[in-house]
Amino acid sequence: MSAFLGLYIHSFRIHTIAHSPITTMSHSYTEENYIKAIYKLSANGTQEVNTNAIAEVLETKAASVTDMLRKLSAKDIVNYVKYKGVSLTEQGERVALQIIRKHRLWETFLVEKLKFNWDEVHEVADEMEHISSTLLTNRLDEFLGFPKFDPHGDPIPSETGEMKQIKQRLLSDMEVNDAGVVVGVNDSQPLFLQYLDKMGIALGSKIKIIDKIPYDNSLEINLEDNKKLLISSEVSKNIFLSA
Amino acid sequence: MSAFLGLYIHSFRIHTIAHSPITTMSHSYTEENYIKAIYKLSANGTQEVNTNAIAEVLETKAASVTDMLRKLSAKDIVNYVKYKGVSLTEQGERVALQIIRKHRLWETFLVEKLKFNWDEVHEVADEMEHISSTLLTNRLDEFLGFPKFDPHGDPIPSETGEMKQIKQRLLSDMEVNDAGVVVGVNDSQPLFLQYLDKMGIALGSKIKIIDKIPYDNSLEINLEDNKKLLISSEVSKNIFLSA
DNA sequence: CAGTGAATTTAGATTCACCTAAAAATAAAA
DNA sequence: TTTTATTTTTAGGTGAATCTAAATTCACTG
Repeated sequence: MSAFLGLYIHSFRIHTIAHSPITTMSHSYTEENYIKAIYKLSANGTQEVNTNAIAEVLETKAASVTDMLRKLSAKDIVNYVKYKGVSLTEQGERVALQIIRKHRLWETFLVEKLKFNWDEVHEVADEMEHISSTLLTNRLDEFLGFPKFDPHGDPIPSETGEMKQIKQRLLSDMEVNDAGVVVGVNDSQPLFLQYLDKMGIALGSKIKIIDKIPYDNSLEINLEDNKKLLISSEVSKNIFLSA
Repeated sequence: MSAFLGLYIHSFRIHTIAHSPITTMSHSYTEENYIKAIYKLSANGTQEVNTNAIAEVLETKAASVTDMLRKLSAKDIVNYVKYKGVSLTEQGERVALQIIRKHRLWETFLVEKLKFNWDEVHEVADEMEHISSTLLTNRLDEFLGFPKFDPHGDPIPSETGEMKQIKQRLLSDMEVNDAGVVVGVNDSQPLFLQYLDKMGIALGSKIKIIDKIPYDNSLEINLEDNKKLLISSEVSKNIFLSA
């Protein structure tokens, strides 16, 4: 209100600067899930995200997605052009990063403090990520010692949305005699993580590629204790090693 | 199942035994809030809870409450007779105790681990109490060392719904020269708790009644360091001392 | 015990997130 | 470039939780 005054008193001009709105709008549980889904789908591949893809990950129908995209568009969370797909706006991306921050901090809490296994945390964190208090989020972050990566090796966004990005490459992209340390997984489904547990592969495991079978692209690898393992192509596409 | 076989096998009768359902039905966020509200309202005063009271604590309208009571009645969570009020069924009480268990464990976590003040935890815990995982709840309980009381002195129900009940009486019911230790508060509103903070009254504080002013029932008390305080009747009705 | 006032319930709408089925737009193939 | 297939959107409707306004029941008081 009073900010406009200055506009007309030319020597006492007060400049109203356009800034990101302080009114951090809150979003419904459902909206947050859509925002997260769109973020994740646009993370790999920078193009627009299409309706069916969102419907699939959220286990809903395309028509429902269209409804929500209209709504999120009106709230300036997504850039939405009919039939052309969506992308997050800057504001939308900020919101997404906060949700992911909470998700990954809670996952870290569950594993580090409550002794959950890394395959047990995803579902629970999917609920916890919607707890709204930012004081809580920041205190949790502090309590955990400001971790930079979650139990699956995924980076945890800071309060301002920044993430440590580490150089990593897929095990499937490596050559014979290459070696590295497991720093992340590309799939957090319980069945995959349980398989890794059984094989003795965890974050921090040292791996060396012994042989590559051209027929099916499976790999023969060595773990630190010289344990030899055969890894299918499918599996090797979901393990990140330090570059 | 198989244990029952022998009982009826000789006549070939298969007897369906009514037992508490193993299918622990899940309840919506909203339903849980109603269940908690009814529990709290029936805790003080064992009579039936009336519609308007529920509407008031949930900040909703009586008509909405009626709708929900019908629904909860159909689910056998409440005993509801039109125009006569409600009470929780046994099953409803079990559900209520699990919600309260989660609420109080989270409050304890926030204060003990995340350095929240006791006046900051209620609202956050109101969100966290709806996280469904019982594994989480039990691991949290363990992590906190199986606490029996929350930061306001309220008892935390065990996994089976049992609570330690300690003998306590209201400060307002005590006489001159009586003394005791603060073991709980009857009101967890931030403003009240902040007032206690300012006065230096916390759980564990030793209090002795020095004088009682008949005119307004206010009290003159001594804290452990011989600090004298004047406490209004209103305030003294919300502080529990060990009996 | 009838009559009034308060509490409660019903009736009818609204909003959110979802659905199915049909129409429209886009993309791929002939 | 038509035709066909796929994707996406519209249209219309459902259930959950809410609301307002009107009707009903209860409880008290004269």
